[in-house]
Amino acid sequence: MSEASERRTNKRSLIIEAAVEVFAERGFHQARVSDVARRAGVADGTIYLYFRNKEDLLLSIFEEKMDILLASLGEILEGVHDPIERIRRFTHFHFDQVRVNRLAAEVLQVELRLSNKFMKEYRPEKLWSYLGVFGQIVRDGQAQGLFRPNIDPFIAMWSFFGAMDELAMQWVLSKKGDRFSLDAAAVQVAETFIRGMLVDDPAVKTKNEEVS
Amino acid sequence: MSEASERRTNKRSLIIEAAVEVFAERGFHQARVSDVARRAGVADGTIYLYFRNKEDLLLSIFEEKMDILLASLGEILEGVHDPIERIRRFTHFHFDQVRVNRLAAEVLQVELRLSNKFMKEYRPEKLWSYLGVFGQIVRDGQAQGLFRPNIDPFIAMWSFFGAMDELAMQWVLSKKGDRFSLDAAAVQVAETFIRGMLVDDPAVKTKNEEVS
Amino acid sequence: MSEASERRTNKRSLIIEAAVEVFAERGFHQARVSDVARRAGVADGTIYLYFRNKEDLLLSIFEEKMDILLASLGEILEGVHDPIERIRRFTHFHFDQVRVNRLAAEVLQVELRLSNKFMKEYRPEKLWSYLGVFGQIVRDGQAQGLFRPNIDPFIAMWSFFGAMDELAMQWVLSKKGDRFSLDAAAVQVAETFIRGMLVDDPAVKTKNEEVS
Amino acid sequence: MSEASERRTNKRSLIIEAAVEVFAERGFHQARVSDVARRAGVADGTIYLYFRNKEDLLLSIFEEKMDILLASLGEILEGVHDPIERIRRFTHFHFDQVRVNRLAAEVLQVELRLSNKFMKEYRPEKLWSYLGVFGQIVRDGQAQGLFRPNIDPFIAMWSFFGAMDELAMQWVLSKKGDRFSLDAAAVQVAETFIRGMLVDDPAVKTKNEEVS
DNA sequence: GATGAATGAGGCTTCATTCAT
DNA sequence: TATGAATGAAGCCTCATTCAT
Repeated sequence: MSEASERRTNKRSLIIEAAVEVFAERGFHQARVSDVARRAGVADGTIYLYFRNKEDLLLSIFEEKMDILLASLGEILEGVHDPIERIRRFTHFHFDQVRVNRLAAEVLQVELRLSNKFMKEYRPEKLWSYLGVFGQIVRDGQAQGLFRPNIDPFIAMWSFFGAMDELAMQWVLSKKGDRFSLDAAAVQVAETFIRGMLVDDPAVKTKNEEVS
Repeated sequence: MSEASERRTNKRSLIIEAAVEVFAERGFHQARVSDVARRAGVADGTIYLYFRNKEDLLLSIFEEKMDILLASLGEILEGVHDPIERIRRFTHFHFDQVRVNRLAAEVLQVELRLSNKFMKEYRPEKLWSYLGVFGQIVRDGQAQGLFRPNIDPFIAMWSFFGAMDELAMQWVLSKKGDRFSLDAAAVQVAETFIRGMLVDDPAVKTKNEEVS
Repeated sequence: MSEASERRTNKRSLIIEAAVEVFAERGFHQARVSDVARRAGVADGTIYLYFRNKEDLLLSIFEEKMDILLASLGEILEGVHDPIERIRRFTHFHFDQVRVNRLAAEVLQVELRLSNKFMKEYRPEKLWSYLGVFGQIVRDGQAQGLFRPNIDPFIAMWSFFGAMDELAMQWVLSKKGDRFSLDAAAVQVAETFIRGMLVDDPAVKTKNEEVS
Repeated sequence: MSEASERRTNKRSLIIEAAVEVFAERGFHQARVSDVARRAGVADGTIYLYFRNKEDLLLSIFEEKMDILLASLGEILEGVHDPIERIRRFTHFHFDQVRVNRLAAEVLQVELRLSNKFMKEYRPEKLWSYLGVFGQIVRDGQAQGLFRPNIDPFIAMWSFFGAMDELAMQWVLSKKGDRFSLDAAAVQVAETFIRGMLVDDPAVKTKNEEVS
C-alpha cells in the first residue's frame, strides 16, 4: 500500500471509528457531524472527502463492519462440515462479536435502524450474504436428512437472525448486560433452532453437547 | 351516537389513524406534523390538544394498538391450557394482526424503532406484558415437564419475539409480501420454538399437527 | 379584502420592502435572510411562508415592481397616440421611476443580475410586456409612415431598453448621480431613438420639441 | 518554442481558456474552482499560482479579452476618419467579436455582472478605454458639425454600449441566435445612433449606405 | 375546543483557499 | 513550480411547537 493511499485509508478509518463512538454515545440523530470530526481529529469538511453525507457515514459503518464480520465468519466455519456444529459456531460467533465490538453493535443494532434509508431504501446485501450462510446450512442439513424438509430456509434464516438480533438489542439496551449473558443466549438460540429444525427421528441427536 | 359517528367526531382517533397512515408512508422522521393534521382534517395546533408532541403521538399509536393486541390475545388464549397449543395460537394471532393491520404493523415494526426515546428511554411496558404471556407459557410448560428446564424464559421470550418481528418486518418491507406467506411463517416459527424447547423424551410429541 | 388576507398581504409587502432595502445596501449575495427578517420585523421562518427561498424573494421583487411599473406605464401613455410622443413619455417615465424608486432600481439593475436563475432560466415575461409596449409603438410608427420600415421592432426594443438600462446602471453605480442627470439622459435617449428611426423625409419632424 | 507549444506550457492561458468555458457553462457562482482546474488539466492549487482568487480569475478574463478587443478595435478603425464610418465599423466589429468569441462573450456579458466586486468596486478601465473611443468619435463628429452639439458624449457612449450589450445578451441567451442576426443588429444600431445624433441639416447624409 | 400564522433554534454541507510535500 | 488533501467559516432553511384569536 502506497503512503498516500495508506494515509487515505487511515483517515477514513479514523472517521469511521470516531463515528462509531459518537453515534453510540449520543445516537445518530443527536450526534453532530462536528462531534465526529472533533473526535476523529479532523476538520468538519474532511468527513465529506470520504463520505457523501452523514447518513452515508452511518451506512459505511455497516458496510465496513459487515465486511469484517463476513470474513471472520468464513474463518470460523472453515473446515466445519456438520450443519449442527456450523449453526452452533455461527451463533456463538455472532454473540461474541456483539460483546467484543459493543459500540459497533450498538450503532448497528440501534442507530442504523433510525435511518429511513437503511430500513426502506438501502439493500443490505452484506447482511443477506451473512444470513445466506445460515440459509445454506439449513439446505445442507435438509439434504443430509438432518432437518425437516418442510422447513423454509428463507423463513428459518430471518427468524434465526431476528432472534439473535433482538437478544443483542436487549443486551445492548440493558447497558450493564445484567439480564442474561450472551453465552447463555448463544447456547439457547443455537439449541432451540437446531432442535426446532431436526427431523423427528431421535437417532440423529448423537452429538448434542447441551446439558439437558 | 353511533359508533361510526362517534369516531367521526373523536378527533383523537382521527389523528391516530391519520398518523398511522402518514408515518407508514413517509416514516416517522420524514413525516411532518402538518401532514398528519391535513390527513386528519384538523389544524396543526389541534394535534397538540390531544398529544404532548410528535413523539407522544407515535408512542400513543403504540399504546393504543398494544391495548387492542393485549385484549385480543387474551381472548384468543382463553380456555386454552396446553402450552404447546397456546404457543401455536399466539404465533398465528401475531401474524394475523400483521396482515389485518398492515399499516399499523408497519408503523410498529419500522417506525417505532426510529424513536430514540423509545429505544433508549421509553419503557414499552405493554410490549412486556404481551411477551410476558409467552414467558409464562414457557414457565408453565417447564412446570408440566414439557419444556426443558434449562430454557431461560426471558431469552426464549425475546428470541421468539425477535423471530416474529423480523419476519413481519421482511414481510412488510417486501411490499407485496411475495417472498413467503405469513401463515407459513406462523407455522414454522411455532413448530420450531415448540420443538426447540421440548424435553428430549419423544413421548410428549403426540399432538404435533404439523405435516412433517 | 378580508382581515386575514390583508394581514397576509401586509406581511408579504413588509418583507418585500425590507428585502429591497437590505439587498440594495449589502447586495443580494452578501445579504443574509436573517437581515431581511430583522428589517421586516418578522422571524426568519416567516419569510419562508411567503417565499420559497432567498432567490424567490429576489424574483418576487422583480415581479412586484414590474406589476406596478406596467400599470403606471399604461396610465402615462393613456390618451397619447402619437408614437413620437409615446416614446418620449415612455423614456421619461422609465428614468423617473429609477429616480423615485432608487433602491428598487438598484436591486433590479444590479442585484437581479447576480441571479443565475434570472439571467439563464427565468423568463422575465413582465419585462417582455413592458418592452412590448415600445415594440408596438415602433410598429405603429411604421404603419403611420413615421419610422423606417426596415427597422426591426425586436432589435429596436432591446437596444432601447439596453440604452436606458445601462444609463440607469451607471447612474445607480455612481452613488451620487453626479455624472449626468436622469432628465438629460431621458431627453437624449428619446431624441436619439426617435430621430434614429424616423424616415428620411424631413417633413415629419414638425413636432420636435427638442431645443437643438 | 512554437506558439502552439508555448501555449501548451503556458498554464496561465490554459487556465484562462478553461475558465471561459466553465464560467460560460455553469455561471460564475455555480462554477467551482476545481471544475476550472480539471478542465485546464492542472491541480486546484496551481490556479492560485497565477490568480489571487476566483474573482481575480474572472477579472483577468475580462482584462485579457479587453486587451485583445482594444488592439483589434484600433486596427479596425485605423485610417478611417469619418465619424459616421467609424461608428459603423465600431458597431460591426463589436458584434463580430460577440459571434466569433461566443463563449468569451457570454462570460463577459452574463457572468462578469455576477461579480459584486466588478459591479460595485472594480473600475473597468479597459471598458472605459473601449467606450472612450466611441465618446471621442462623438466629440469629433460634433467638432465637424456632423452631430448635434447638445448630445452629451458620456450619455451617448453608455447608451450605445447598453444597446449593443443588451442585444448581445439577448443573442447569447437565445442559445440558437435565431431571433435576429448579429449583422442586422449591427446595421440597425449603427444607423439608429448615427441618424439619432446627426444635425437636422439633411445635407450631411450623403454616405448613408443603409438600404432604406 | 379549534385554528393556523408565526416563531426561531439549530446543523449539515459547500467550496474557496492553504500549505506541507 | 506543482500538487491535492485538508481546512473551516458561514448561512439557508425546516418544521415542531406556540398562542392570540
